[in-house]
Amino acid sequence: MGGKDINKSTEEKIKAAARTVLYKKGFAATRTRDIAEEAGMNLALINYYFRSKKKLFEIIMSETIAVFAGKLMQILNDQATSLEKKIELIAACYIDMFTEEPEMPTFIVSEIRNHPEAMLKRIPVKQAFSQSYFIKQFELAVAAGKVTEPNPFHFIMNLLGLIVFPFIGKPMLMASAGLNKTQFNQLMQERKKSIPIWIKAVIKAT
Amino acid sequence: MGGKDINKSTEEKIKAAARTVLYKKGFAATRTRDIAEEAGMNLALINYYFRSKKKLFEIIMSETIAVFAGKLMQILNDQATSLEKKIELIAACYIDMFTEEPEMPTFIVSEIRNHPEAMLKRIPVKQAFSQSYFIKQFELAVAAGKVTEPNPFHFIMNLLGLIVFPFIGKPMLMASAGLNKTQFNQLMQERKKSIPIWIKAVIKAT
DNA sequence: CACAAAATTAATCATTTGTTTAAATCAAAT
DNA sequence: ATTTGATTTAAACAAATGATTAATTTTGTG
Repeated sequence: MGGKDINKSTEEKIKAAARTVLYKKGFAATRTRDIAEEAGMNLALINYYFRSKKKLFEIIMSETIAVFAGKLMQILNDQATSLEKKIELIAACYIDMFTEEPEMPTFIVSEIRNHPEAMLKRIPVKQAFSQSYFIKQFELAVAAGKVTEPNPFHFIMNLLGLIVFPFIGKPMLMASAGLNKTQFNQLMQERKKSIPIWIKAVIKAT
Repeated sequence: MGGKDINKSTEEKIKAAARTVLYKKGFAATRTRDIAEEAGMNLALINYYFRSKKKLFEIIMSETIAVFAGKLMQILNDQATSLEKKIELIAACYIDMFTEEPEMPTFIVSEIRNHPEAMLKRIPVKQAFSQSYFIKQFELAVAAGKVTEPNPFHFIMNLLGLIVFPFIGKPMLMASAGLNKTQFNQLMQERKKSIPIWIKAVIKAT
């Protein structure tokens, strides 16, 4: 039998190439030939290993959402960390993640727009969030008068907005600020420390 | 000669249909037949009035960026309003804009990703922002010790992040929070008042 | 009305694109 | 070395898609 272990190599190469191209251009704008070229492999191998463009996309998407949402849920559900520590962990974790994979946030947002039902059923977002340990902590903090805005969704929108938006608006922001990539990443590193401070100020604002 | 004034009607109908479909699906996923169907008109009329799919897209995109960035620049350059008033105006203006056109932010972000050079040269973002009256006001406030973070780009990223992100992450946020459209819009209305308060707290945070 | 220009339509074209096929190549086992 | 099955390749196919064409209808004008 053929190299069933060596396959891994080309199968993984195609997946890596697909991730690169899909992250940059999205599903609709990506041609199977783009992926083959990026991988340096024959076009037919995509269908040989993954049956169809759509199937390959769904694998990439599932893994991406799993990484993105999984890490968030893991931090939100950690019973050993305070609310304040969670803010710091989330900021650091996601700024590092998106600095390494800058196209990931826009990819997620764009593709969820184009296939909302299909994408969202991939993760049981609802119960995962509303039943998280974070929610309990947040409600306790509200009851103790340590948090002025009682709606946890405002909190999560604020935190994610401060973290994610700069990566999503990166091209516009870099152009208007006249920044290069290094300067942009420098700003993001600053935000790792600033966002927890800012969010704590927001939490106590009246 | 034919109804040169009546044309307006069908030409505008096509543009409106194109805007609807393009906002929802993006350039690459939109078929000219989708636009024709949405407009209830013959497919060939798209090329008759707009030469090509790309030309039609560019018109929609230009108008969209003009509205989006134009309004921002107008507020930032108003010499009659204080820094604090500008925050309130921007929050109110954009939350209303995106409540009416919920697909606009994701459309802008997605398409700038796919054609960064072409889109960004459409507006002279750089000088417009760095030479704005807002920058002067901001530097004055920093000098007067009223603002702790001296980099105005952090300020604008924070403000836009708080305003825009919920609309971009809407599908995920609605799913995780278990919200319907009305409840989501209600949250956005709350943010119109809260964001200025939050931003002022951020500005003074140490 | 009659005519000309403009607008609209149905049909068709040429290209792109996802997928398949059949042959060729490769790797391991006997 | 031969055989067998997996892998890879070049070629081709069928459907989708942006665009065009030629004919038809509509509209405004003298």
